[in-house]
Amino acid sequence: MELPAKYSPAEVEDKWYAWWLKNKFFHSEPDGREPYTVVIPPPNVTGILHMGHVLNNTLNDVLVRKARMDGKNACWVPGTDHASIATESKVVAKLKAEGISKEDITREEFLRHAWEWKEKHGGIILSQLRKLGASCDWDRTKFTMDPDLSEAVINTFVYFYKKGYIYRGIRMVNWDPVGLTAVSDEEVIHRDTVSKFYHLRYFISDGNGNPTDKYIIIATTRPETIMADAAVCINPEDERYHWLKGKKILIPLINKEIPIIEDSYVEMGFGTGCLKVTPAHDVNDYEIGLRHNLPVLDIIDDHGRLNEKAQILVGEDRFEARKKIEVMLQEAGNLEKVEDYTSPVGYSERTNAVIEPRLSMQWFLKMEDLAKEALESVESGKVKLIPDKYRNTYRHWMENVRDWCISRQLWWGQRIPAYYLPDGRFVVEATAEEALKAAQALDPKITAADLKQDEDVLDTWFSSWLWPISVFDTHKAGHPEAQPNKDLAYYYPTNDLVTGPDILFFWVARMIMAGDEFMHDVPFRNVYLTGIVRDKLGRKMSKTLGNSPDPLDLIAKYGADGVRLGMMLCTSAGNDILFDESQVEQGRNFCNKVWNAFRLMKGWTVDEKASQPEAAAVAVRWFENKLDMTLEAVEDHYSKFRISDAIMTVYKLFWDDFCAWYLELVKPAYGAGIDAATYKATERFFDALLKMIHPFMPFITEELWQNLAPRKEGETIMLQRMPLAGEYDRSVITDFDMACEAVVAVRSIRQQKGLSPKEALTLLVKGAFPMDTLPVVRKLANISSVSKVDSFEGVSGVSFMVRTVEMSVPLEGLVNAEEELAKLEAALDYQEKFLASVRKKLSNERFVANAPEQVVAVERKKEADSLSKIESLKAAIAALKK
RNA sequence: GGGAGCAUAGCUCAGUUGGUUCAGAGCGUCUGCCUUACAAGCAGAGGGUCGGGGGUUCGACUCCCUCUGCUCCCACCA
Repeated sequence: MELPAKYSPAEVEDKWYAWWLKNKFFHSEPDGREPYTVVIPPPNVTGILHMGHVLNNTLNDVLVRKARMDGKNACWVPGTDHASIATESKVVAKLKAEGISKEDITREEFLRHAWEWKEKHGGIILSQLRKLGASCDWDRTKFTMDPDLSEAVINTFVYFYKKGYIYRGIRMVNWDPVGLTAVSDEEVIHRDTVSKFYHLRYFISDGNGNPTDKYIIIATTRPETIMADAAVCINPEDERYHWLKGKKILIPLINKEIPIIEDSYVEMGFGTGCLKVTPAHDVNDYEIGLRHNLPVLDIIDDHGRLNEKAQILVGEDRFEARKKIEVMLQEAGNLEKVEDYTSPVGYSERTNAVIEPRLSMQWFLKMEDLAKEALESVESGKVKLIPDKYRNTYRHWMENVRDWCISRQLWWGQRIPAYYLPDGRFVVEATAEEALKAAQALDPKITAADLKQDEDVLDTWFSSWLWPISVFDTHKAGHPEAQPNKDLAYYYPTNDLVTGPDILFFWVARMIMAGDEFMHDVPFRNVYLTGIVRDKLGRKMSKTLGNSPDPLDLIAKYGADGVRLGMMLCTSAGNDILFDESQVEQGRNFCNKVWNAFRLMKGWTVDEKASQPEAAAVAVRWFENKLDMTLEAVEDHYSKFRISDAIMTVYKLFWDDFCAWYLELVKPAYGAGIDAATYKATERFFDALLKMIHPFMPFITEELWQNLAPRKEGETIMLQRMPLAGEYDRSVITDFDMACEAVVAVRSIRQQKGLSPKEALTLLVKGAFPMDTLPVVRKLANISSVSKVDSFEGVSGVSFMVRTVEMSVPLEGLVNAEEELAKLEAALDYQEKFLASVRKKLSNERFVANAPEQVVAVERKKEADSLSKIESLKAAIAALKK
């Protein structure tokens, strides 16, 4: 195989991905092995891959590939989410661009357009995931609106309805006037918003609907809703307003008479202490209205415009109306003053429209019992959140959860299976046929034509909460008593879920609820919550800022392996990651390093007659131990989901230990062959290293592994077992480290003295140096001879210490005695101070009495080492002074 | 308003029940090298009073209090 000096990922990556697919390596079927299951957080069906997906799916893929190499039956189920609001608004926009208005076409026509759109754009994001190397079982690809998954959603609705958990009613909901639908509490984002605080004069009525000259001042942020006022409310404790009792107040501009009511809800210290009560357009006011039996007058329509009930400004948008009514109030003498005011305003998560609290008929799911169980699942540790800090947030939400508004006034989604009889009664059944039967039980004369199905669809999350169940078994959701099918029985519960904390409640919590309800078990064991990918300035990546790189461009430029590694190097659970292209560059550079190490090794020719050089023997023995030690550390990182630590540990093992030390030590002289024993060992190490790197960089490792040795047809690194950590001898590693320190010291001396690496030097050793590692020093520091000495007296050289061993490089004529002396004296000074601090500790009786033995022993060792160093330094100084 | 979290090297972050010569890593920086795997590289070096203050302890980056600055989540004060 021809190997260029630079690795080019493009063809390699496409080649191996296609080959993996062809061989169905990602495909999983239940068998006797332990399963390892992951379901993808389904991206929006019309979505495009962004950096957040890269982070999430790379993490997922690392976990899946690792599990697969641990011998588990790994199954990663991919799929997409129909994302009702997001998709519907995209389709509406597309139709609008074509001159078609949603209002002018039928539901069926609209859905035809929507499906067309889905077919056209639906596969994009999944194909992008393939470029990233995601090892999903594509044969299992699901879509939340697949017919059978939709059926599961409907069955679930029917199940909860019959259980009494689903009810229909007129409630104050969060209305999105742009999306034209209700949204759940979780889909409302509150943001502090600068607005105005209008102080309005409401005049007292003379009893006949005419204003007197007395008035009170009411502060409001929404003057455009005054026409819907049903009362003015004061706190019963508020003495300032006792004179108002029994009086009537006139609404400005329309002179409508409304009563004064008292309710302790009103804060006396806030605003003017008078509250206008507008039950139709404010959640709190609605509650007050209920308590006081106030009429509800809804003056705002679906689009957020004033309707005819407002009497004035009819047809105006609510914000336009606000501006205009300010002028009208001013002219009418009702405007006392206007102040700037900052208050939290609710925005729609999807459309960013200001949410209009609005009364409407909606379907709700009771959450109390579901939340209780779901809380327990996390509190008991059956589901672990990583990082753990999210437990608090989770608990708080679960303890304060409100009923879930599950109906949406949209067409794209699962239509609510409620069927209305002409008299207004309704039945809930999974199919029209069953509904007809049920309806006929109520009224035998009913025909199919009489029944009208509810127009609304279900919240998207009402389908995605079934995901870990319904991707395997579409019957079980909605039928807790049913036997799970073979797949569900085998794969459920899934193992790990990787997702963002922003959907902890939308999705994660609700999946736990559905799992409890239908499986009597949690849907996953561990939830790894990623952070948000930001740019290097800490800003959220967004289209408008243009700070979000296209992952596919990055892959084209650096290779998928490079992109993956760049992401993994800087991710830690729960922390946002500040993404910078230089990290991907680092990933690419690592690929190149691996590539070149391979080139080096492949360039060697084995000399069967050659015996193993000492340095190589030391290196092999050391690396064997180092490898085992590192495997143990990496395994520990994986077990704690410290993915970036795991890859960094492997990265350093490869780059620093394997390349910088090991390969340099075993590298044969130019033109010479390598002995067979060393070559075999090197191959073995390379094999292990490739396997360790594979979960992070699947492509290049497959490419090199295939070329490392002859492979049988269909053999892949993907399915090799990850090497297991064996026993290792720590002293081998520390001895080698000392040799390395000596090498670094000599190299440093060369640098300081301007000596070429080619110029051989000699080395004097005084003290207990692990002599069997000396070949390392000789080879890598270019030392021609090493002598053990008892003293450096009479030697003109540069000395240094490795731990407690003193060493010197004789350098006749190059040594500045004064400099040397100063260096030694500084070292002595430091050492003496260090000794003093150690002795201070040791002479402290309370320390000796209270500290654990081990800690005291360490201090004694420090003392002894320090004494020995001081002795050496003093001797060296004395020798130098002679 | 309630809750959670963060502050350690120029940057991004580790530091796992308070105690290994513990103040670390990666990147960046500086110096010297095109050394026959790799300049996407090699070798070497510098860099932090662990946000400020106080306390507990024989001992604090680690525990407690407080101040400052930032972030996030939740929330119906018009």
